[in-house]
Amino acid sequence: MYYICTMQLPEAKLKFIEAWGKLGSEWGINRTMAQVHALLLISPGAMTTEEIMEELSISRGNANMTLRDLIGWGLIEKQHRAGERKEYFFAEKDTWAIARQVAQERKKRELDPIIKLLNELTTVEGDEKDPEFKTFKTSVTDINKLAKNVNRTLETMLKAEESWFWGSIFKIFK
Amino acid sequence: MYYICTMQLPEAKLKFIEAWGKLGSEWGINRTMAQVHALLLISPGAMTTEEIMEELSISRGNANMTLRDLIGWGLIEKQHRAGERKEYFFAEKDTWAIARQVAQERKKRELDPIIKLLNELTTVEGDEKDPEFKTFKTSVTDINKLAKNVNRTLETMLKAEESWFWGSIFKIFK
DNA sequence: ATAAACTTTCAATAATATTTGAAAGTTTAA
DNA sequence: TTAAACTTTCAAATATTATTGAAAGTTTAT
Repeated sequence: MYYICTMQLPEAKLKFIEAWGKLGSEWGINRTMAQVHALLLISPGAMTTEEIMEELSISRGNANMTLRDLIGWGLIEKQHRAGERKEYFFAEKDTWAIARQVAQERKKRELDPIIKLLNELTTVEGDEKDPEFKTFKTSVTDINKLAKNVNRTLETMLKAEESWFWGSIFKIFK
Repeated sequence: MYYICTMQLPEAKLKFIEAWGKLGSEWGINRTMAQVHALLLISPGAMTTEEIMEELSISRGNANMTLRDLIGWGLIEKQHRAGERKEYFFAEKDTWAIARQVAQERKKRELDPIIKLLNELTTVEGDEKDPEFKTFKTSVTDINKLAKNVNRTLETMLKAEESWFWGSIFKIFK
């Protein structure tokens, strides 16, 4: 006699946490940070540092710093419970809000500085006849144009709290 | 007497290469790979391995592997010159094409596999009364939904060779 | 077939990023 | 004020990733 073998919850949780961690590290986000986020995403209640350390087998220091970073990214929040000293952590569960939060942070940390630099670099002066100079200027100007357009698009997207526009593009029906 | 001091080409080139490298490493792309790409982007002509090694002070092995990777990403191409043994490399200079190429590669390498996993994970079976199970299923299903919508959007974007739609969104006028 | 010109490989090394854990710091209740 | 409960810090250790360079491999002209 055979049983159809579907995946069980503990295995599924592990796989999800692992995959989220890998994805994070491929996108320049610390693997542990992504894993802690994944863990809180699939946890019904808020968790203590202790529980997180236990579940992911990480040290206290690591857990603490990672949780602090996640709060800095606006992806998780602290919860205080009356009569308890311990801090509880829980994640924002709305995927659209998560995406927006991440986009906002990376824009601030990376896009804004590079646009500032590109603006500076487009002012470089030189001989218009020099191919070196011409190619440099053209490339930098083009990238600057793209960066600014991405920037504008992100701003629109981030500003629109309830965006029929992006909603219709991404077909997200809450 | 004072001179208004604008940036000169060699300094500007250095800064651009450095910034592009940093940006790359923040997004999970090898810093050297991004720098070689930057160098070819601002070079009017194709360059040999030798010249690239020299300009960026990197080893032969590193240059070779990096160039191979960049070809794999579809960001640069080889050029053969009649009567010469050396290989010359040059970069695609159209920023929109670069963006599309990168999007395509990352979709293939990262989005596609994660969608596959998420599809699997949504089939997990368990007790609908169990909050652990419910939260897991809801979170994974929501993320899957977002991933699929991003996927669909990317496919549309990548398919449209000359897209009035994305063109109008990003306001790119070639 | 040979050798020069060039490219590729990969084990060793170096650089970078992450993690640990014990000590120091902080807060709260009594 | 004290001490227990909890959080934070950071130097050292570990793990990961990138780079080197010499040797092996390949191609082409003669």
